Order: sequence, then C-alpha cells, then structure tokens
Amino acid sequence: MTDTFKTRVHQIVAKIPVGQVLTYKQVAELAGSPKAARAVGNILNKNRNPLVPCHRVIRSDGQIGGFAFGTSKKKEILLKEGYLQ
DNA sequence: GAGCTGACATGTT
DNA sequence: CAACATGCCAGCT
Repeated sequence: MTDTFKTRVHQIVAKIPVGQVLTYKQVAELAGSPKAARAVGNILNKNRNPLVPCHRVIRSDGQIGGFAFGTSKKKEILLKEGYLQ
C-alpha cells in the first residue's frame, strides 16, 4: 500500500463527514507526523484533489486558513455544510 | 535520473 | 508582533 504521508492525508481528509472539520494539526497527527501541519496544507494546496474536501480542514485556532479557490469560498462552503452557521 | 533550494493553506514559543 | 521548528512539493541544475 502506498502509505506515504501525502496519501495518508488524502485518505484522512476524504473520510471527514459533512458538517465536521479537522484541523491541520489533527490531520498531521493522524497521518503520523504531529509537527507536519504545514506539510498537510502544502499537500492539499499543491494537489488540491477534487476527491478530497480540503475545505473541511481548518487551523487549530478555529480560523479558516487558506483555500486554493479563495478563502471566502471556503467559508461559504463550511457555511453551507452546516459547520458554520 | 538525482540532488538542492525556495515556497507554503501551520503551530508553538 | 516576530522568529523558529517541522514536512512536503515544484522547479532548476
């Protein structure tokens, strides 16, 4: 199995249910590197796979963070998903 | 094909 | 507010 950090991040993020979000740090920790929060954002940013809801990954501060299609768009999606209100 | 540098959507001190 | 720590990717040589 291709158990690389990048692949693992994709699998974890793809399993996030609607209305729920994970932080970059949480995803990095589940992926096997609790200090690789930045790497998680990098993977989603460079790969931004349509199969991976990268908009469901936010900062540990509760901030939206960033988004390849626009930070405002990410907020809008979370609003629509029900995480925000 | 292999190695190095820079950039990045974070986090902690 | 600013600097440092940690990991991956893209581009260049």
